[in-house]
Amino acid sequence: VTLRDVAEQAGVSLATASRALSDAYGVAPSTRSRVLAVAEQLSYVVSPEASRLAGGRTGRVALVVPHIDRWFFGAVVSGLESVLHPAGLDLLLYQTDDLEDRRGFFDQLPARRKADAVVVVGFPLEQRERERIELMGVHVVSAGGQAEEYPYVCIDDAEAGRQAVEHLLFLGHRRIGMVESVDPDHPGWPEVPGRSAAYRAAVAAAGLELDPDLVVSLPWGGESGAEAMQQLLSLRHPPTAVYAHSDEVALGAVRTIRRAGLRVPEDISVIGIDDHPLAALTDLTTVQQPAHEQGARAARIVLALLGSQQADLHVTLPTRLVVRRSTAPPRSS
Amino acid sequence: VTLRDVAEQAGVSLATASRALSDAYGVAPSTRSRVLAVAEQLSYVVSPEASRLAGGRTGRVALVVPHIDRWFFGAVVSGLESVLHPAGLDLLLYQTDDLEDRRGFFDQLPARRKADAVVVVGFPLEQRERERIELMGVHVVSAGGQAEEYPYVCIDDAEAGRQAVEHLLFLGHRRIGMVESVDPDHPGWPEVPGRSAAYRAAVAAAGLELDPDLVVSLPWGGESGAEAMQQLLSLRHPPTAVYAHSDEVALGAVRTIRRAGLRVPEDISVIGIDDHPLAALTDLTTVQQPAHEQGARAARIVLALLGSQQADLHVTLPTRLVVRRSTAPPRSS
DNA sequence: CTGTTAGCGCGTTCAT
DNA sequence: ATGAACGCGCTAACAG
Repeated sequence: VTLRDVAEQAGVSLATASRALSDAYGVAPSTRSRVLAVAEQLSYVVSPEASRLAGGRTGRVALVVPHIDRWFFGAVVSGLESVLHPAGLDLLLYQTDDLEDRRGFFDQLPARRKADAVVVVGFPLEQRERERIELMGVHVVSAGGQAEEYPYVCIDDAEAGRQAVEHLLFLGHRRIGMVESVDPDHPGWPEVPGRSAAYRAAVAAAGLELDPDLVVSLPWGGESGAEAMQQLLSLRHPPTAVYAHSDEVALGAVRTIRRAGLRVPEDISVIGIDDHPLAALTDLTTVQQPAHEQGARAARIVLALLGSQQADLHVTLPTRLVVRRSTAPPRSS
Repeated sequence: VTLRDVAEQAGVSLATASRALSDAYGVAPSTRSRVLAVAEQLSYVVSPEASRLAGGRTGRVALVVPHIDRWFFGAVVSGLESVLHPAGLDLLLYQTDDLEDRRGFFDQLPARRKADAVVVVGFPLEQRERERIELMGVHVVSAGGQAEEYPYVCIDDAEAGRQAVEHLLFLGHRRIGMVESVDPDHPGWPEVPGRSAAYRAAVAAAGLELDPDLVVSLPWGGESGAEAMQQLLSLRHPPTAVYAHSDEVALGAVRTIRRAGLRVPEDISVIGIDDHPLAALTDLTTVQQPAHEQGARAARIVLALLGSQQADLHVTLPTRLVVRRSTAPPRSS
């Protein structure tokens, strides 16, 4: 049952039927309702393929995500889906685990001609990648990561880091360690410098000296957190508190501390960033960031762009300290 | 950049270019490789709309996922992506949080033929949904959940449950509690009966009596686990060990135990199912299930179906007990 | 307001 | 083995 059937049944031309159904401007109310009735009765639905072939838009938006199985990315994608789907748009998912996948994506541009916009989730684009993606000639939006050149929705990583470290300072800690997450596959990942700089700034502002031994840099991940904590613990003067760039890293640190026979927070305090769902379950103090909402807001930007409407193209969402039971004042030893 | 461009650049006709790209029968190897080279160089990709309209495939497979932001689903999707993408297929992502979303999906998608196959991740299809989908003749595959009527990849939930409970039994526990996860939006979720039945069977097989007070049923989630543990703790004879249907629920239970001033595993043992990445970080004993691989295997079934090749249509992957530090023999009080 | 006419990009018969 | 031509179902100019 095609548009033609509807047109014939309603005794009008294809064009008129089309206009009536897409409620375009310029159709007599009487004809329109007639067409609609027939369409309804024949339970007609437009063929999206044909419609898009003729009309131009695909009705899809491509998502480029590093690791769909990590909480943060999953939550952002969920947020995107929750507003894009109701808006009638379909999501195309592309995962770029490592540098190779990523290169593949930007070289091949598999999403080419398949989407009206692409949302990059959680990582910044390199110069070369920007040039490539520009080739697609579609809107680009960044969700969960700054991107300067494109509309974005993110948090202020420096502020988040500040909230974390100042909480530790406020509790009275003077020797604060940091587990810094670096990612070989994503050099220049923007949150890292922000979160690290915040540490240095806060410590300096408190009039403390920066001890380089207190900073351990390792790839992102829980096991890295555990390993980093090992190093910190073996120092002559171990820290009394540790600031990790994310909750999963923080939980790795907690495991090491406990295995060493020490207690959290009595012996050592630990704080992370994210407010991962499991942070609440493990009583981890952290700085909450709205992952789902970053996705939802980014989706709204996409909608605005596609509808050529107004919208804030640069959104920074607030973060918030969530105090639980992994932080406490240092032992007044 | 269309097929026409490729054809011209390669000095062949549209028809030949088309045939070469879809590796149809009857193209000189030399011409074919030439066309392929040009296509590669121009990073050409077919327009799915035009292709489908002209009678071909859509080149897409739809994923229906309840909660993309939960570890298990994210991991399965990741597995799917890792084999579908290299095969040149695009993924359409649909999240169906509640029953309503789900209904909407099954009414819409089949009618619009946006995909050549649909993979249902982690839940069983209702009769009505099956009829809808059947109607439109798309392949259906179930990943991470049994589905009898369709090809599937899953684990044996009863076996996983057995491994968990028997571990507790083996350690010497005689009063074992169970936190059973039910989902109002997904009645008949198959893993629940399997995991629950395993508990009853194992306990009975050990010659112990089933105390209904030891079983608490609540919706899935960490907070539920915490609440359930509360109830268990308030019993006159609290259990010495607890079996949860998933790691997140188990971690909720652990929190409650610790907040009550008790220790894990000295006072109470806790075991979950999944081997969530954070289980390793929290030293939680669990039964590991291969989430990523379930997705990958399901994807391979999809490929076989689309290429009308042979393949195992019913795959059950093994689970494995992972002993960590949340379980120990009961106190010989 | 409505009907006619072109394509949109590609798969698929036919011929050659 | 390859090329020419037609049509998939619809939208977007144009006329009228």
